[in-house]
Amino acid sequence: MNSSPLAQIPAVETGIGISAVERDVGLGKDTLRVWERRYGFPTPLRDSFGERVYPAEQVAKLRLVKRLMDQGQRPGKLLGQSVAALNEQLGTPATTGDADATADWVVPLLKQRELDRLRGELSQRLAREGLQRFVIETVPALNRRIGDGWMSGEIEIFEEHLYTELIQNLLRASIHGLSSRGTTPRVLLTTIKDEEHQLGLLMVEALLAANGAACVSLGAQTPVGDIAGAARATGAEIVALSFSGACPWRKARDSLIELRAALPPAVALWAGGAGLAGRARKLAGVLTIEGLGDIAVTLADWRAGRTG
Amino acid sequence: MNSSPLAQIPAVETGIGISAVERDVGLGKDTLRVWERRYGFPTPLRDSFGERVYPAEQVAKLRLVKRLMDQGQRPGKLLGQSVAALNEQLGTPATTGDADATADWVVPLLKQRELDRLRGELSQRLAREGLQRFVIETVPALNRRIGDGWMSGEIEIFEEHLYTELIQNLLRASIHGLSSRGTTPRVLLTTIKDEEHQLGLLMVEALLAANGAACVSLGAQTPVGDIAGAARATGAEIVALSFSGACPWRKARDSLIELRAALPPAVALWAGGAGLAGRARKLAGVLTIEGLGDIAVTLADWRAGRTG
DNA sequence: ATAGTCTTTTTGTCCAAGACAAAGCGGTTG
DNA sequence: CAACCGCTTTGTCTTGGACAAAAAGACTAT
Repeated sequence: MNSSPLAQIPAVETGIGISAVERDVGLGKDTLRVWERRYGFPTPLRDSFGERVYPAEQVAKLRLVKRLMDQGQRPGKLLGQSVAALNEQLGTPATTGDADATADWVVPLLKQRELDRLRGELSQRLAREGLQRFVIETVPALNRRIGDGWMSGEIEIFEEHLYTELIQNLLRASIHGLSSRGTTPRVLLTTIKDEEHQLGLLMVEALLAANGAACVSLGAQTPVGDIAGAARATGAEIVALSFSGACPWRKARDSLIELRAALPPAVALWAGGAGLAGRARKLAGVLTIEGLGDIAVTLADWRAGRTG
Repeated sequence: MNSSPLAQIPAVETGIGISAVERDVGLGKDTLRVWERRYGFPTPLRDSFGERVYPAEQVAKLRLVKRLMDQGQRPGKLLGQSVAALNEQLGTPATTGDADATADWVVPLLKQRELDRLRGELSQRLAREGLQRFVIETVPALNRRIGDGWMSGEIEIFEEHLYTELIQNLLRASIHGLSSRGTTPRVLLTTIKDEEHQLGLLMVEALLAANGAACVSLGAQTPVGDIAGAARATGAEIVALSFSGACPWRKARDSLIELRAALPPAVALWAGGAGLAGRARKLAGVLTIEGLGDIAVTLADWRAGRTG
């Protein structure tokens, strides 16, 4: 196919087709075309047959937009802005940590499909740092590194899924290894509106388990109605919900209110995740958790209030 | 969303939308529409807004067609046939083994994402049966079971990928554990025209390694030009190619001829896989391998010819 | 002010018919 | 039998229009 070194160079230099953009960025063909019509971006070139050819810079901007949309923003507001402005919005919210550079090692292992070595390396760090530090520091750093890798185009969506599966397996095994007999309190864990927020849920579960709680996770996307029933069935003393950044606040709030009404007053309701960051501090009967680091403290507080 | 038990029942009973078909069957929306226009199949119903609604039976037939297409057949010939006729074409070629029922256990473990237990179960069987029997009997049975599961709609494409990754990791680890020092002959392994045929390649590598050969795998999709170079660089005595059922015979043949010309006469060229089954027995200088079971024998023959 | 309701905008996905290039098939010829 | 060449098949892209689901914004009442 590419035995002739000259044949494909122009195509590579000018850009990629609409299918490739769909695959690499994760925006549907229909969406890409309708954005072009409505918002005037992207503005792909055309090849000799009139088909769209997206230059690399436009693909990069599309990736930025997609990422901000995954955090709940809307395309109409984003597509008009400059790349610099978009980058700023993306840079501010996070810790902009320096620890991210330390996570560079995942990328080559993932790219070259050295999954066994990757798994080994992760296990080793987990053993060295302990579950709590691993979940609070290392995993978020890795997640950020993977996200950045996707942004720059060096990591494909499929590889991101692979990474997520790996981490999840590791955490599950680790949680499973902790003795859950006689531990207290019993915590029921779940999310309402999916996202691939499953990993976040698992991280919370790991922290709770590491601090001696007995967790029951329902997985993601549990209908609000079922949660109360499950809480009764498992005799949970705390119900904890996680909301991703993509979850619109109104829906989060409504779900929490509905669930609070359905739960017995004696059962505590905890809520956390990027979708609530800062906002709903004062919902009656709902305790908002600001970050992963707060989990251990909140649990200790609960115990103090319970026993005292 | 689905708190009202009545709201969604009609939609579930009549069928699924075009996006769901694309996701579940793996045929693009454009393709589905153009088939309808050209071949008169499928003939989806329309909902109140005029959007296509595919009944379950038509989805099942589409899955059949897709599977036969993956074996190299063309849609124009398939879409006119009855489901019975299609099933017959699909039923004949395989071993129609009874061992498949024994592989039923994978499905629940995969569906419930019990990947750790799945991995454990696979490792255990591998240890019990030995690498050779595991690759020749168990893995093909599992593959068939997974394929059937996809056919019946019980397994999603993503879950199939998950399974494949798992098996591949297991085989890689197993191959890695075999000492490769001083073994002979040196075999260069690869495929030309991708497919997800990577797993097949790995199975061959495992068998060769288990029989004392020193394998170097280039992975899938190596350009024909590079193979000869790699053979020289690694000092390989045998070059082995694998062709999936989807690879058209002409391309396989051309590649083999071209490669045979590029390789030194002293280097043997072996070819196998469903893409060659029965056909090209007498290409000059190319040894056709009929099945996984033949690999050990062929290797022994080579050693006999070499030493004697 | 905060919560609830209604209206308006935004946004993704679907539809239709047409077009063309790349790949494959089949018949013909050496 | 093998290689060539024209015809057919087939997937993907195009345009422009349309609408429903979801979210934002305006407004009112507590």
